[in-house]
Amino acid sequence: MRKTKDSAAGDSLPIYPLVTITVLTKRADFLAANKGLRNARPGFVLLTRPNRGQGKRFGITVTKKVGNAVVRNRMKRRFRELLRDALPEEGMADTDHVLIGRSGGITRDYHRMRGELSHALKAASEGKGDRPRPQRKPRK
RNA sequence: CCAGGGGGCCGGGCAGCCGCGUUCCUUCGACAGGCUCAGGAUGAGCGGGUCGGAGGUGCGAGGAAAGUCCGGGCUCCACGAAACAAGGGUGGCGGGUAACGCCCGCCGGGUGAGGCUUUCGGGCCGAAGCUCAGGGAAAGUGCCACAGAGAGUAUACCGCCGAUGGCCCCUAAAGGGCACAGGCAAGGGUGAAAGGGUGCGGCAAGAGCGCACCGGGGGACUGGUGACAGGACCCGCAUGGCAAACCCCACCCGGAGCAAGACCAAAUAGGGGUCUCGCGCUGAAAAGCAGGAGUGUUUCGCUCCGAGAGACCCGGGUUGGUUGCUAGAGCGCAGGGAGCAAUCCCUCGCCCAGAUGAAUGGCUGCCGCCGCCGAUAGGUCCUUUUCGAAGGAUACCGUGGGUGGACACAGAACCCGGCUUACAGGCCCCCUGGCACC
RNA sequence: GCUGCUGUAGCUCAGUGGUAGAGCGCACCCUUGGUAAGGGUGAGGUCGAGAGUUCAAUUCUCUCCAGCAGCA
Repeated sequence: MRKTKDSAAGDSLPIYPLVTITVLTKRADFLAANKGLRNARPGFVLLTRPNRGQGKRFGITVTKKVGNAVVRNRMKRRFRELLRDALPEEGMADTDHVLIGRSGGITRDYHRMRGELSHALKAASEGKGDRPRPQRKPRK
């Protein structure tokens, strides 16, 4: 209830440009993004999926397989920095962008990954990319 | 200076651009209240609240934040008292502490450079340091496989002897033989372990059988708060190991954990609780008796239940938010005091993360650390010397330059005290031994 | 974050202070014209790692390392 009021207030302020990029926090959103387009690059995998008017959103996933907490946190920070730089210009409106960390994402040169992210976003906006993965078997 | 050992501390620094979380301040906007004034709707002013934007300001991961192995705070649950049992834990003594399985000091054992002694097999003493889950094995039970004759009431395979008794030979006597009865436990052998050790005497052979030394047991007494140490005197020696096997002794422990707990919103299903009426037998009633349940058990007690109806409240499944949430057994290479020390007391100063798909990052420059190269001020060495210096060598010291490389282990999640484990590199202190100099 | 549990042959599991086993699987042989089934023989183990207690540890104790499950 309060939230709707807040968003209405934000709409009534045309002074500030509304490029609000929100963060995915729900597990269900991440699972849904799994059904979108996949664009794999050496340091990361980009998932993109339209979200029916939820705005420009992003999320980051780094699994325990990649390393310990220090490595995972550093990778998430670098990804956030990449997305902060790329999404306002190159991101697609009303789309969830999910980056999945791979082992190269910690040592790969930042500028090189920035270029790769641009290419991946361009490919995704043109509808290119791998088919979604088949449903995972419920291991564990 | 070198080698070995122990302890403590730090764990990159500075700067630029762009970003993140949060405290406070200023300002802007939205929302819903409040108060005052005027009033017909309504308007004006004041002050704070929530949310959002902008600007400024302060702060912003660790020594292990890790493992979750101990001990507490805090919160909820349980709780009538005492005794007891069960389960778990700790284990030399004294001190420190909120407490501990932690820390300090001391005691005892082990190791130990080395020293003393020797019958050359060995025995004894023992610095610094390191190390020890270090109560009890004549309270009891149990176990000690295999091997071995024998493994805890010791035993006798090979072996030794056969003095005494027996048999045989030779006999005047002395003597000799057999290994039958029997004696022995020195030597061999088995084993992790064989029921004190060495030597001399002794003996048929042997044996603490006797003696000397060493070891061991008991121990008046002395010292010490105590663990314990010393020890007159007595005992030939009489009882191995395992308690991280059961157990005994002394001491300690209620359970769960911030996903504890509290509140708000949303959501909905027929489980639980409270109150009223009613309620086994005797009795008019009060009460008594019987049954069942609960409080770990017992005792003394206490409480509740019965049979349904009505009313009210909460739970179950489903998710979001707020709070708990950070000023505390706090920190200080500040000063003073007590103590060998751990630590404690007084004064002064300081504020040092509060995130929640989880805040410290991205890019860059300089410096710092290590190696290599050239041989440039200065040092050092050699040669020449007109004693001003010149030339050469060197990379050990220092300065400057170029180039390459390394920068670890690791991320708070309620908070503290420890332990354990991981860790590139660097700094400081102490102890022991050796070498040099005074 | 908190709390439990489990690590033994390729797989699933026993086991106990003294030589480590079973089933399936694997290899070879027999049987068959050939295969399956059946029978026989055999290989394969740092008992998760490291310390400690003990004469002796897979077992007992401690510390690490993996993996799994539960808790709003």
